Amino acid sequence: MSVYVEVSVNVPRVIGTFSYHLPENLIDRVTPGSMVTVPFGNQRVQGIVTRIATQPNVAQTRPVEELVDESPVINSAQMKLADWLSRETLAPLSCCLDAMIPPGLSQHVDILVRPVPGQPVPIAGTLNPLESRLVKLLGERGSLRGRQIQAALPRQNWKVAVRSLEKRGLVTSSSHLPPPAVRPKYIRTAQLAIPAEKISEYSTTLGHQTQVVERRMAVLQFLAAEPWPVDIAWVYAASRANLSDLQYLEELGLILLSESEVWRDPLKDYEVPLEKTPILTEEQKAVWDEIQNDLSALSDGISIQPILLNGVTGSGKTEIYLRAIQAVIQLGGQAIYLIPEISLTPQTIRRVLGRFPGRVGVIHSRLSIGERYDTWRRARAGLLSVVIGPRSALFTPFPNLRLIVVDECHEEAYYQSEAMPYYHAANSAAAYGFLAKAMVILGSATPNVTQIYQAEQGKWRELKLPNRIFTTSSDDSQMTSPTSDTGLPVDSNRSPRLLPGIHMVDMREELKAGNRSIFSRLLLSTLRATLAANHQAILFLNRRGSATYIFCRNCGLTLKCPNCDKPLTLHNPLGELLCHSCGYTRKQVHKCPQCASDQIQALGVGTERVESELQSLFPQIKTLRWDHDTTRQKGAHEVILAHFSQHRADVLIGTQMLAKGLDLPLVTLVGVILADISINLPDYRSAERTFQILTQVSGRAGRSTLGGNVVLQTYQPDHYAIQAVTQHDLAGFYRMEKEYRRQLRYPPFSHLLRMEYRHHQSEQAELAAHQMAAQAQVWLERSERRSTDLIGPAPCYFAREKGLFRWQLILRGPDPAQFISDSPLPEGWKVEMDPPNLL
DNA sequence: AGCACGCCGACT
DNA sequence: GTCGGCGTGCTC
Repeated sequence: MSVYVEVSVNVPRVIGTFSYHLPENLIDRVTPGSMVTVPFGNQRVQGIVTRIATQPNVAQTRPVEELVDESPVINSAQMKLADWLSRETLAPLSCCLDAMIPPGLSQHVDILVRPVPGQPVPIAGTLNPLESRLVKLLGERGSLRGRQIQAALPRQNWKVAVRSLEKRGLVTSSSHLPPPAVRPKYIRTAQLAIPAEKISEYSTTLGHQTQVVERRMAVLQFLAAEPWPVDIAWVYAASRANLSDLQYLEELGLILLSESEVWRDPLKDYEVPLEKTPILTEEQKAVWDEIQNDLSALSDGISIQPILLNGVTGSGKTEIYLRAIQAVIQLGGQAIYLIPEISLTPQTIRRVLGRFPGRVGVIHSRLSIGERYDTWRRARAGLLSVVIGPRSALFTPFPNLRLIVVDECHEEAYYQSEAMPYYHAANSAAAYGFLAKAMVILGSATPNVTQIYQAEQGKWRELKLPNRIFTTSSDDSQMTSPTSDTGLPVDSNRSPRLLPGIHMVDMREELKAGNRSIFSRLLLSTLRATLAANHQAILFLNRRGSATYIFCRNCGLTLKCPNCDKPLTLHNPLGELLCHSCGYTRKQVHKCPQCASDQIQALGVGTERVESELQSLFPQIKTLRWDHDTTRQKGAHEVILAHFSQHRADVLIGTQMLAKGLDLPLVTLVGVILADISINLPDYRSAERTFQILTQVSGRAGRSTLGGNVVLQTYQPDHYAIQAVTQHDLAGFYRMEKEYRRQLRYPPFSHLLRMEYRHHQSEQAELAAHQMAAQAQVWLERSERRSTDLIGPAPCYFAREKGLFRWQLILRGPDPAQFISDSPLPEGWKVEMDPPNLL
């Protein structure tokens, strides 16, 4: 009797599973989650076994060819998650499974093109230019895979050329499945095979030359001192012997050579002092009690709700996470700790590592595929207890996952918008917790409106930490900082447990008063006082859409990038213009290309402008810029941060990154240069994003006994988001924002299905968008559901990206996915459910 | 993703 | 009459 399996093949756009039968030798080795290779059409492809079946779906089945990994690469909880993701994001199951497999292990089919040797050079003119280039390329480099040809001949229809050349007998092509690009790493080891005291008996029989004998004897002596398998590199170093010496000794039966697997561990060079568990505040204790109750309910098999830990900056959320992790480790479980990639600094890693030494794995974008693969395998084997990493760490294959922490759960970085599946890691974590019977803690000082709504609806449970923890240098185990011991006097006017006071400045009034500077009088005087007290300041610039652009005062022309249509920004005073989207640069212009006026100049505010104005006002101070330009190199974040936290600069000027969880005790002033820039972006979440980023950046001020102030400059002082920030009024903001969403039927009161089309010709993109809109119109009318409406088609706000024109349309309603969920995704379209922005 | 099948326009 | 464009559908 045959055993059948259902296989999800790793081919994008192929949906559904396929039946195969297992050959005799695989029957006991293949289980659900196994990675196999199978024949598919006339190619070999990778696939994941979704289930074992006694009956196939079709009359004729082909055999599974090979088992790629003896252990399943997807466990049963992950299988459920993949299934959920597939339904939720409308992505094929194979894409969702592929997202869970470490890069390098999963492979897609490719074409292999080989030149046929000995063919006469084709007569000139018989080949088209592309075919000639292809023949030349293959002549120079030999056989090539499709991706290599793609790289050499970008944006060319090389597949057609291959086929035509194949017909003429100049090349042959075949389907090719590359083997996994990652493998376990082995080292050779040596071990003494005789009792140590017998070594001397061989002192004369190890060779003819004294030198050789000495060398070989040194090996034996070294191994006698290390009576376990030793990396042969160590043996070489200790004895100056070589491999043939070792092989000779092995032949004599004196030593044992073998291979042993080593883990590539990116954390092995970290030196981490063990951290003690700090004492909880009353508030933390109350939260912790609740979490403990939930954990014990969970152990009793009772399912629990995701926890939304709503705590202001500095309220000690991290300690709660760490305790929860500790608790699940004690129960024999494992935890996933998600953190936005930008916050994944050595300090963060150390803090976790210090509490769970030897049990922590880390994932980040700079790991080699080998390190990632090994971290993944150690997790799968249960050799790790915690994995900390960005959104993809959600897919860590722990055998007994009990906890998922999502730090800064409001962050947009949790949404994957680059590749299918387009998923939100925070929402997915909440669902995964239910599927895997694990606790989920989502923490933030500024949860998203949709997240608070989940709690309000009773689907999530909200726990609050409304107050900051106050720490001094002698009690700083929760808010560690290298410079907290400053000896500076405590500002007795401020209660340190309070959030910083936020002072709003109406910039229109400044203009009326004749102040044309980018700094208000209040910001200047506060800055002066801060610097005089030898404290530090942060100046925050909401970069998005605000950088210095080049504007002609005569005709109104704005210089734009020829590729992306976004305003070019003034990069440095020497006059280079830069597109922040694609990197295009050109020289500064002094004459308007449209009207030839010389009234064309930089307008707006960039970090460089803030820095130079600051320098001219306070020539004696040291400033540091922290933005995309200064942090491009690896490790730049850490360098700048270390520099600033050691007080080697007085003012830090920066953009979005400043809002992340920095802890800089000497900072007593945060200046927001222009608070309202991002409010006016054409997106339904722009007020929310503005509120969040301003709250986060304000939280950087006064994290120590020194207290702190925030000066917030704005042209829209009456806007509810600005008002809420100044009053630390999350609840008030939430009420207003929720009402706005309800009235305009935006999430959480509806779902948005966004469809985007890109094309290098603007007319093509527009046409496709209109055709799709007409199709959508038909769906909507046919459904007789007036509750769903069509928004668009329209060009996206960022209308051009990498030379492609972008158009979109949005279906808004209670279940907009119903219109396309039974049919395959429209080709060439990017389809997203509830993306975090519509720009 | 590849490849077959299939239905319309421009060539021998 | 054939060659070849790419539109639709299938691969266990």
